[in-house]
Amino acid sequence: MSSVDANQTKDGFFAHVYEVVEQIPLGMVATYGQVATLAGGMGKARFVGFALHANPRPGIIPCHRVVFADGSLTSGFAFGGIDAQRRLLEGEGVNFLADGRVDLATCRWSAGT
DNA sequence: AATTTGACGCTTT
DNA sequence: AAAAGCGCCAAAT
Repeated sequence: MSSVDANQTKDGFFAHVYEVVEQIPLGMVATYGQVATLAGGMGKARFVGFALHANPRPGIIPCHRVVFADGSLTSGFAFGGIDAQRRLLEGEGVNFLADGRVDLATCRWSAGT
């Protein structure tokens, strides 16, 4: 055992991802790349997806608030369908574009807001 | 122990 | 403007 806590060293980057995603306020969305960057891993955007799919905290981590860099939602097999996710975000107050994309221009979350 | 895959993002053709 | 490929690095098999 090192001086570090044996309680936190196991997740590393993933833990940061969960932290960041949990910080996303309602009515806002963040992109995988953005979360990855905030989590301290610029370029590890894919792991953000992995981390969210792992979903260690169902109900706590609003994975549906995390979208692609261009505002599109996850490939369809997640959440039970993009339409379901879109519905959810709309219910939270997120605006959508006619293309079926999240209006990042209005709902893009920033750290510290 | 090594190889393959992976909720992505960006650059290049 | 659109499509394809490459890159990141860790986890799962």
